[in-house]
Amino acid sequence: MTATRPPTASDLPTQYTPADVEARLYERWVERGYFTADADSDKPRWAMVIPPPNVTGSLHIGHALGHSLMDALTRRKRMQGFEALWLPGMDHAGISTQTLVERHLAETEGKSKHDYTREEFVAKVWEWKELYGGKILGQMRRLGDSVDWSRERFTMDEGLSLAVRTIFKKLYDDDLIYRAERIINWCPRCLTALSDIEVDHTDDDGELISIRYGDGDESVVVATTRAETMLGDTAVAVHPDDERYQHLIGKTVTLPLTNRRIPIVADEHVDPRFGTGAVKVTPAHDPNDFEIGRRHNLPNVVMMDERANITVPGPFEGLDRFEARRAVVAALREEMRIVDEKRPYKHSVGHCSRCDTVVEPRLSLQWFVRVATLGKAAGDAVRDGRVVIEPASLTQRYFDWVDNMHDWCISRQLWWGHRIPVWYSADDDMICLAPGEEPPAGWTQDPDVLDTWFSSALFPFSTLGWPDDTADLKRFYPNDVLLTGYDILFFWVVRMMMFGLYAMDDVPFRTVVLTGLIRDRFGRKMSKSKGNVVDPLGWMDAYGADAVRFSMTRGANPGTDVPVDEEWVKGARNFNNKVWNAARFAFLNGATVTGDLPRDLTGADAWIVSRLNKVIAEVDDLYERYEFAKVADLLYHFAWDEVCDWYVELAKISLADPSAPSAAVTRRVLGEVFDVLLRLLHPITPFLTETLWTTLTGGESVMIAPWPVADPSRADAAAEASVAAIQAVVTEVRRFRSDQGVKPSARVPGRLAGLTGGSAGQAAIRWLLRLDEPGDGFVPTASLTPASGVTVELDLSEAIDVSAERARLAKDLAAAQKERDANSAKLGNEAFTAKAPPAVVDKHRARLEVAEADIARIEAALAALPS
RNA sequence: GGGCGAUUAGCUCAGUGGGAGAGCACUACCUUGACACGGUAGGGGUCACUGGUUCAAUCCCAGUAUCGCCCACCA
Repeated sequence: MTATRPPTASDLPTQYTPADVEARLYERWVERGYFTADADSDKPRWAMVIPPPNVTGSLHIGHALGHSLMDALTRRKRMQGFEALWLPGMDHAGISTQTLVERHLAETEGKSKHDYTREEFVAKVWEWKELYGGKILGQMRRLGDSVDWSRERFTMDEGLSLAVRTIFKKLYDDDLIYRAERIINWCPRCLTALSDIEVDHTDDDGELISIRYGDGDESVVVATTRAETMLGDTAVAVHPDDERYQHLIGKTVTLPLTNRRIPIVADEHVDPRFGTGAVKVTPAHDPNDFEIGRRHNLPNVVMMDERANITVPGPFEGLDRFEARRAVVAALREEMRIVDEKRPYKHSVGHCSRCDTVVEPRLSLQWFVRVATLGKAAGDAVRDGRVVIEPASLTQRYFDWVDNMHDWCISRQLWWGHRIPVWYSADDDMICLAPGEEPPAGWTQDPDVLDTWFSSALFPFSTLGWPDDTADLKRFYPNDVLLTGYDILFFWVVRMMMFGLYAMDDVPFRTVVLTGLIRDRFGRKMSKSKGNVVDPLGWMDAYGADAVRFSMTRGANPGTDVPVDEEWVKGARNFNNKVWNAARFAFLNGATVTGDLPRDLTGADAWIVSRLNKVIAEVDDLYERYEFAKVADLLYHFAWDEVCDWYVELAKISLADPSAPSAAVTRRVLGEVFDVLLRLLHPITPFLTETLWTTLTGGESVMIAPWPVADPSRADAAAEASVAAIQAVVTEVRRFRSDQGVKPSARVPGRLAGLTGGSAGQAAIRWLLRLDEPGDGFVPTASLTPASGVTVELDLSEAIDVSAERARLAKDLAAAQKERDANSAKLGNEAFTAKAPPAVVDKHRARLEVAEADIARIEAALAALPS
């Protein structure tokens, strides 16, 4: 930035062009260190971490929502005098990054990962990450995120990797991590295990095939949606009390298509009312069957490989699971074993949340986190109020989940990620090593890596230096707020709670603010297949970052989904431009921020200052409740409806003679209004407000200006009433002019009578209505009573449209009569006057009086109309 | 199967035990001295349905219908 010079009118064209200022302002903020939190300052601290975006990701509309809100919180806290830290970072995103790089290598080099050693491949991913990763960081700068770049972290960097290994070792030593053979969700395309929440269930069309096992009296019919798994059956189960099958329990039947005989076992799990009451048991490929198998010591027959191709020797060997399903059914049909076929048969099918492939339950040796005690602690922290979830309506969902968690499968059969710090001997002895410890010679490390969410679960403290006891950790842990979409409550928030409480013995954050998900303008989910996905970067290009931020904020009601549409961004752009031009007006008219704001304000000046201080208080209240949409809406209407539509117009009167003392007061009030308004808006629209505020005040930056504090002593009920009276008269006469087709610009001679509020009020009304003083030839052709006791006579120099005016007055009269009747009926009801609170009764009395006065006024006006 | 939430103007959504609101869209007029990304005025809703509580219900309660979301090992 070059030396400052006095700004001139040419600095403020009539349209705000975001592209001219955004990048420059952002770099200036960074250079001046405004975003950097000082761990040693005396200020109270406030801290929050970013939900780390995928290193390969780019900014989508969901980020735009979350980041807009997080930045608003951070900027406000900073202005309030907190040492505010918003810590940025990125996630290595195991599966998705590895998949991306594999595809990239296939396209550019025609190679698969198996053409490389593991070390070579991981090096390729790092290379790729350095070259193409982190695109989103630049996009965050465009949005204006005031994150502390000096503290940026990556889940695979040295420090965070150390944290991962440290906590793994600690959990392992505490017997909270274990290795076991369990049924897990397997993705045959990603070729890795998945945790339960990485599986999405949908009701798909399938088939339900009923198959007869055994023959004659000693036969039993079972039903299945996955017929091919019968090749892995090791039993049939029936309920122990089921009378139909008593004679079979303990016996064996021949498994069709094989020569195996399998037992019929009795197990409580079987529901005798479902289907035939007999269940085929495939312990190696179904979680329930696995449990049945354990209870009855059944063998596990694995009948598929990792790609879900059949491994059982025979005619089906090598077929994939879906081909095998058809082939098995055909073969069974051939042997007359099919009793029934229901097709289509809707049933719940699990899909890989990453690639949508149907997951295969599969017996597999994996690592797990034992969650019982960790989940209990995570639930208790919310139950006893140490952590508050906003909106509260989502806490029940949190409890339902943490109180019923299954152990978390954390091992992934990938190469990109934190390698499990466990080594095995040739005899399969196992040792978990702390960071820095060397494995015994000849031992080999577990090939698997950890679930991506394992490392992001540490984010609130690993990013601050844990396991070292750093100054940052002492200063900024626990965080104050964690803001994210409710869709990752279980993936991330719960796990941060578990690990934060476990590693730090304290909650990771005090408040969890959950936002809704982005929807399109019809409230539909966004998806590529629907073609309704929007690009926030394109919107930023077209309308500016502030417009995107404002429209996100304005839609963000707590916990509810946020519909977005380009039209609404355009509306936010229009609002920004409105603020721009209003501030431009203030600037061009010499608004000033120096010197004390006078205490003895009158008229419009007193009114707007009164309103301004109420708005400050309301904005604060709404921020404390994370009511982002209402903050935006309140500022929108205050700025537009009150400041622009009325105060600016009224200010023109006193500014008409710049040398008058009242003009000096108004210039000071204008300066005050825009100084405060721009500071209030800054957390939402930082670029616009920075440009205007520095121009208007000559200050260094609105970012470091103090957050406004409401001054209740500025409340002025009389001034508010007086302006309301002016508004009522002006609106009513404008209505008449509009109905009569009098052009807004036309000056009309008029005579006013019955007004209170002194000459200033009269002058305001004359100015706003463009009424000239009545001259010598004044002939009133229209007489209005816009308020009780107030008359406005106009000389339109021609006859008015009487029928139009009569129709109009008739309509107003009907409304007033309806109001009178409703209130008089109410007041005539003794039950009402006896039981309703006196204040309510008084209110209705007052309304009745107003209605009666209106009726009299309108009837008089009707009578006065020429016939 | 369990749980939660929603139903208010054409669309998207706020809202409250005592006068139905916003944005956009719509109509008319207006190149008015900050702004046409604007101004002024205006039209539009039996607040899903049925009962109940209450002096008073869009708001509280019960039921019905429709929609949405989350969870769940329905073979």
